Amino acid sequence: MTETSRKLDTPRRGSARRDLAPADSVPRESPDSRETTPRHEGPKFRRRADARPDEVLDAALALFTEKGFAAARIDDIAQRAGISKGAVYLYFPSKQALIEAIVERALGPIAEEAIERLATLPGDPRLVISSVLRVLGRQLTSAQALAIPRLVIREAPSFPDIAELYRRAVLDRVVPALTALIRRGIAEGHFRQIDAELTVRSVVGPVLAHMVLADIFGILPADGLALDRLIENHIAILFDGLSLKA
Amino acid sequence: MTETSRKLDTPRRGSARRDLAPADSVPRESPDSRETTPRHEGPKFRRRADARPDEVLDAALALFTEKGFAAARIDDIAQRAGISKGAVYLYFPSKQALIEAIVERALGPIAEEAIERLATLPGDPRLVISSVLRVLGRQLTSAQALAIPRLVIREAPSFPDIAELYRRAVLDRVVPALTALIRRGIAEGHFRQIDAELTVRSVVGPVLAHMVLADIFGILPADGLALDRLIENHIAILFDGLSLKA
DNA sequence: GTCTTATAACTGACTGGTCAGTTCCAAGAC
DNA sequence: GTCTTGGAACTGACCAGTCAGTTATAAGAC
Repeated sequence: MTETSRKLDTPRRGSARRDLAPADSVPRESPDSRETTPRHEGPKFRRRADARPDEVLDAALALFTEKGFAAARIDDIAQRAGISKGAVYLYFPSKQALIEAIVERALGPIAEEAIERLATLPGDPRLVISSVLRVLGRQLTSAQALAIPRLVIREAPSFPDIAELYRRAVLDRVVPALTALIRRGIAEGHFRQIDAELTVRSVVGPVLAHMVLADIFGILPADGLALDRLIENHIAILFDGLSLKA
Repeated sequence: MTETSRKLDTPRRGSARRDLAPADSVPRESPDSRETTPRHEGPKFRRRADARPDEVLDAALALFTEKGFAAARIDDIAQRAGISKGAVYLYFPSKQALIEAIVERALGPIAEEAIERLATLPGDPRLVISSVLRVLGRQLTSAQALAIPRLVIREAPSFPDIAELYRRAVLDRVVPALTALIRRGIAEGHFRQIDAELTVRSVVGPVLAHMVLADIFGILPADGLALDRLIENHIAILFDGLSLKA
C-alpha cells in the first residue's frame, strides 16, 4: 500500500553541468544503418553524466504530464532524453524516484520566489497581493512551471507522500502567509471584515480556474492565454467588486 | 490514436430495476468458509443484470478516482461491484468504455441542473449568480458529484475525446451562459465595466480552489469543508470587493 | 405441484502482450 | 592497459481481454 514511502536515494551526482560535449548538433548516429560500413561518425557516447539527470528529469516530466505516471514508459522517457532505458537506472533507482526527484528539483526555486515577497513586505496589503499575483502570472507563462503543480495534483491520490511534500514546501507556506497578509489588511483598516482564511481562495482561485479552462479544456480568450489581462481584471474585482455603485 | 472514438454499445438493458433479489440483507456467501462443511447458504450469484451496469460504473468511478485510470485494475473494479472480472465484460466491451459510460451517465443530471437557472432568469444578475453559486455548493457536497469533474480533469490529457465530451456538455454551456449574464449586468448598469469573459473565472475560481485545497491536499478550515461559508464569503467579495471604503 | 429444457448470468483459468527493472558485454575515455 | 559509460537483450510480474464451462432462473410439459 504505502510503498510510496520508500525514500529516494537519488544519485544526482552534482548538478553543475560541465558541458563536455557540444550539446546541440549531436550526430546521434543515423537511425537507418544504411550502407554496409559500420561507420560511426561522431562520438557514440557523450560522456557528460553530470547533465544527464536533469535531462532525464525533463523528459520524465514531459511524459508524466502527457500520459500520467502509470501510463508513461521508461523506454519513452529514455528515448526522449537521448539515452537507453538501462542508462536511466544509472541515475535513478526506480520509476517512482523520477517523480520524487522532479518535484524536489522544482521545490527550491518555487519556495523562495513568492513567499518572502508577501510575508515580509510592509505597506498596503493590496499592493503586496497585486504584486504577488503579477509574479504568479509571470511564472505560469512557462509551461515548465505549470507542469509541476499539474503533475502533483494529478498524481496526488496515488502518491500521498509527494502531495504532502509539495503541500509542506509550497502550500503550507503560501497559504498561511497570504492569510496573515489579509488579516493584517483587516486589522489596519484596508479590508472589510471578512474571513481571511477563506478569502485566500478568492485571491488565487481565479488564476487556477483560468489555467484549468485553458490548459485542460482549451477554453481561452480570443487573443490567447491573456494571463496579464486576466490578473488585472481579477485584481480589480478582488478589491473593488463587480458592483457599480458600491 | 483516436480509437477513443469507438462508440460504446453498452448493453444497459433497461435501467428500470426489477429487484428480483431482496437487494439488501443479501447473504452473499460468508467470505470465510468456516467449518469443514461446504455449505453454501444463499445464492452464489445474484442474477440481477438490470442493476449491474450501474454498480460496475460506481465501482469503476471509485477506483479511477482513487488510483487513476491506468493503475486501476478491472479485477478490483469487479470485486468491488461484487462480481467477477468476466462479468464486467458482459456489460462493457473494454476498460475505456467504462470511463466513457461514467462520464455520459453523469452528464444528463449535471446539464439541466444549473444552466437554465442562470441563462433564463431575468432580474438583478447578482441574485442569479448568487443562486447559481449556492446551487453549485450544494451539489459539490456529494463526493459522487465531485468525482466526475475530478476524473475528467485528471484523465483529460490521455482521453481528449472524453475531455471534449465534458466540455461540450457542461463547459460550453455554462461558461457562455455566465458570460452573457455578466454582460447583461454591465449593460443594465449593475456591474462596472469589466471583461465579462475573464470575469467568469473570478466567479467560479474560488470554489474550484477551495475544492482542490481540501480534496487534494487536505487543507481546509478548522470546522470542516465549510462550503457554505466559503461561498457566502466569496459572494461578498465578488460583488463588493475586499476594500473597506470603496 | 415436480420434472425437463432452454437460456441468461456468471465464473475463473488462460493467453498474449506490455513494461519495470536487471545483466552483461562492448565501446569509449584517459 | 584500466575504468567508466551505455545499450540491448532478458526476466519476471502484471494485467486487459477471452472463452469454455458452471449455476441460477424461467418457462413449458405433465
